[in-house]
Amino acid sequence: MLPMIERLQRFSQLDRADLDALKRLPHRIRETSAHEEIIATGQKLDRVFIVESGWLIRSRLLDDGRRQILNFMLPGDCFDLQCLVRARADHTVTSATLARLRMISASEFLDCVRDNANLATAFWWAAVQEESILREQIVRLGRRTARERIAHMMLELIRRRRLATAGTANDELLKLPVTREMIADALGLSEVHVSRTTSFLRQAGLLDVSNGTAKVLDLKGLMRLADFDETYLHVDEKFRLPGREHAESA
Amino acid sequence: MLPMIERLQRFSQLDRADLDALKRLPHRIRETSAHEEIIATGQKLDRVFIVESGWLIRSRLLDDGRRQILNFMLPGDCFDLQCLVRARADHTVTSATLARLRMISASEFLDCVRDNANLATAFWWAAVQEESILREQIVRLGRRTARERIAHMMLELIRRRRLATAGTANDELLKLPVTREMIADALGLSEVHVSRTTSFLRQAGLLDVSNGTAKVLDLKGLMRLADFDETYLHVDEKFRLPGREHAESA
DNA sequence: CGCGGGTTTGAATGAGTTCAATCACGGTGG
DNA sequence: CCACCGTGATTGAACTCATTCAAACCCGCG
Repeated sequence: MLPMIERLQRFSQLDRADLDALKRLPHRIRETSAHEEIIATGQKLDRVFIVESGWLIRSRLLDDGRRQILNFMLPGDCFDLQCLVRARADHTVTSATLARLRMISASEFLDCVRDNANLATAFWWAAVQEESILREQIVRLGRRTARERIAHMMLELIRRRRLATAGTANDELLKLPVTREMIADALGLSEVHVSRTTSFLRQAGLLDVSNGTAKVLDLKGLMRLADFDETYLHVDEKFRLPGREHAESA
Repeated sequence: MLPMIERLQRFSQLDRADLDALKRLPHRIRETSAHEEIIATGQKLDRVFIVESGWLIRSRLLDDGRRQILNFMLPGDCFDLQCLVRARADHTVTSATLARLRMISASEFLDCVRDNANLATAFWWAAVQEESILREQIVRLGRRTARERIAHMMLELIRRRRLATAGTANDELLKLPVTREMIADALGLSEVHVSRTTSFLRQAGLLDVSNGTAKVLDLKGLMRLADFDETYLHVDEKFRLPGREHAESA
């Protein structure tokens, strides 16, 4: 629960009562081992998940075995707000590591945010950010080279982690509990080429991805290579619901 | 307005009163010519847009001129519900053609859906579908070949149009008011390769993209090539808000 | 008739894939 | 303590899909 609260608080004004309401929400905890299926394609969604620890991956499988990882879900992330209209899952969610998940029933979650505008705003923000991350993933895949993709994704992951850890984490070093194959499936590359590209980045003195970690060697250089611009993460924005007054301009 | 209503009604139970509430919402109409910028990067979002006619594109521009089109917005689509938390745009929206847009202020829109669960559900559904389309775009870019990408996107566009036209449109023929360059920027390809690939598809007797239209020559073959599975469009689902009863299974 | 936007074609190049072999590392069992 | 195994990472060589650059083409329009 803590990483989620950390994250939400950074963007919305949540007071003691809001946090209590959130913590008191009836829920169940699920502890998974690595590589467990959490949500299967076609399944009807009826609960919200909050990642308390561990990494999850959201992916789509093509019939001939090709796989595309849509995004990684880190501690503090929540999904799927789609359950609020009882949609069916069109993709799979799997644990990448041991993970601890908090599950809240859709109806109880809905009742809660209906009564609490601050929480509603906070979760809406989380959804806005998640969608934004998907869009950036599109840009990465469509218009960036392998080097840029890897550099860009690592910077995103580091930045996202910071949001959920109150800035206590070391921004130079990211625990990266995923195989080359997962990186490849996330970035639309082959395992082999991920290997070649990471070793290029290491030799270039920019980034060292090895032993389950990513170590930033040259932040400026890496950001330049990746053309990294974090505005899509909406980190500097304070969200609020619109007031009654009208918009300022056409 | 009509395409939007057509689309919403297909997925949610909207009665006369709901439709009236929607139609009566204060709004302004904007008529654009082709290639106008509707929303600029960094702009604060304070209104919901509904496409009444014409096509729009949502895109991100990299600093060296590369462009990625995130998706196409067709008549009946609505965006950006992100305005409900006053987020800033992290991308650009441009008209691809003459277009007619209905704009509703965020606060009035919010008041309306707060009071009307049916409309709230309907728009939530639209958001779920839009996000799903983004995810499919990720799969296309990450794990499909050029041929598959083009075939897949055309099938999606045809299917989406059907949702907004009460099935009166001809599913074999799609008006495609976009240049090769836009197709290329949407699919992460070069203009040249789009040209080569469409001419391959034409010679293969599958799909004829020319003169601003896409004509399906062999639907089955095209769907096989594209590995097209429309469940991600959620067309067969009836959405509703969750009741108070609990979920059926763990 | 010539101009311009968009499209197509050709040839050379390049980024990334594929397949297969090798390596590194951490068990596990003898 | 070491041989054996399995998983994941790396390397090399051949290949392929897509890009780049440049030229030609098409067609509607002034």
